[in-house]
Amino acid sequence: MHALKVTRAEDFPEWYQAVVREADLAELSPTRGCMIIKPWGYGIWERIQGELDRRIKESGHDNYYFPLLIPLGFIAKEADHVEGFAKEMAVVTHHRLKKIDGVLKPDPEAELAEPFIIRPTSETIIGDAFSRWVKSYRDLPLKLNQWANVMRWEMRTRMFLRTAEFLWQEGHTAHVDEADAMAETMLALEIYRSFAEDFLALPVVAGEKPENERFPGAERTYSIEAMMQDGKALQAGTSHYLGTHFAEAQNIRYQDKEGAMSLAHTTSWGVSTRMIGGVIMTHGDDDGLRTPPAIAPRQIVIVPMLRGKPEDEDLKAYCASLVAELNTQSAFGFPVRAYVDAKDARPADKRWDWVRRGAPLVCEIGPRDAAGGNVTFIKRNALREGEKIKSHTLARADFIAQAAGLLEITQKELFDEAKARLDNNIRGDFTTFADIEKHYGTEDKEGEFKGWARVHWSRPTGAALEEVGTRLKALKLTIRNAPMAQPSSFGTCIFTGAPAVEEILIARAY
RNA sequence: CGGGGUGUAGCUCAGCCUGGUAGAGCAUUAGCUUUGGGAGCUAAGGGUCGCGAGUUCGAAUCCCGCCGCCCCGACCA
Repeated sequence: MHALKVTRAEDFPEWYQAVVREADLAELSPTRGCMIIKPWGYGIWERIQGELDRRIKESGHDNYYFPLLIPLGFIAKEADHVEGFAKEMAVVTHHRLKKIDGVLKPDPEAELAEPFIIRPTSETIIGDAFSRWVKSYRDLPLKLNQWANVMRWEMRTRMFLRTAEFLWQEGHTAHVDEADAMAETMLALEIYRSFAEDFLALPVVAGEKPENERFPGAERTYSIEAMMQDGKALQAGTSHYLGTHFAEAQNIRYQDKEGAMSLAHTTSWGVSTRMIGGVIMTHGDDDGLRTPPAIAPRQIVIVPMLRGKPEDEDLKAYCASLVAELNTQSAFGFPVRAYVDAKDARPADKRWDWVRRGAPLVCEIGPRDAAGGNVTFIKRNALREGEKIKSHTLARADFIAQAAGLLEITQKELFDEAKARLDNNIRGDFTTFADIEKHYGTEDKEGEFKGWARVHWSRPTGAALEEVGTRLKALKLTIRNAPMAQPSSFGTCIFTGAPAVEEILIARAY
């Protein structure tokens, strides 16, 4: 008997929805395609924000903030960029409402001369500022970041994975030349890779996107890709070298040491609330989410087994002092976050609430534990032994001494489990496209686990690449990226038969 | 935006075919019992049946339109 009604094996998409709901992460809002992110979900985002912000600043970037609304004309400045985003833009056209025949409507008299778009990303309005801020080589590099919400009018939305409005961080930088801008692009990618792995326990493959998967307006796009439990890939972060495209479009020029005018080279990079979807699909199980301890808003939850009797007071005192001591410990370099759930609800209900939310350690303290000076707890990532719940008991002092270690071990176990899944499910033995068709073209049921393929290719471009895309699409596949770690020699391209120059990852994707 | 499904109590759903005063389980509230682990009994509260127009004496049910959600596709850093 699992805590969720649907299991991963029965129906993975349905299971995903169930986790979002049952772990109390988020719910749909009356606003189409937009989420209400609830405290447990937002708390996870705050942990992500806090740590990523620290790493971004540590690597030499400062935060700033640009407006939500961008003048419509700005978006038109870079051709590929418009092309990429025009179809999913929300537009603000009026500045006043008026009651017309008893119905509130945009006042026809109050139409804006120039509409605004709600930012889908901020390259254009930030580029405009950069053109004013960058005058001399002394102003470079300019390394900035903003935390913001953005909106893209998506046709099909899914909680956390693709919502119309989402929260993210967008870094924007300007540099004297390609070498410096590329170093920045790779720096951001490496921040994302290490952050995902260390902090979210999310093993990823960092690599370069093929030409047809690039950000609109980018010269080169890099991504980190994570493997979900259904074998699909999730792009969990991107970093773009924009070349001088935006600099040309927006006149970001500087005077070099010799006095000559040069175009700046820019970058942009971002991760979003989508990462939480990746955490769910990587670490969730049939009892809900298993929240990695580093991002769990509450790492140790204590459920007192209150029974409405006089000894309840002693029990509460015991739990309160336990929390106080646990909070003096530190894990992952931060104070431990322990919490007593003193809500007036049945203990068993509270226990299952925290199991579904995925609090890493859930302690159930009864009068006998208090009297005997013990702590009984369950370790969420290893909840069951067979069908039965596995609980552990330690002397209070031992539990306190070991708590931080247990959290750190849990983090490692979650990572190792996901890392093994990733490593064991990237097949490198496909040498022809027919092999790919055989593996991905036949399936017993929808959503069957197929994993990824790592194949050699000759990096075709233009029409030849388009044809590759079409052949892959027939199998619902896409090229995810060309991993950074490449061998020294290559076989033949599985698409063209020409000598290969690179290895790429192929997978179904979110 | 195309195909399919779906929308009835907070949640999961029955009722619709064959029109006749709105149902169940869980949850909630109250009381009693129970107390080393997802409790039991009793009672109570809770619904403009997604929205709008139509057929009809009468519509959750039939017809038409619209909207949301879910799945597949298209699209998508």
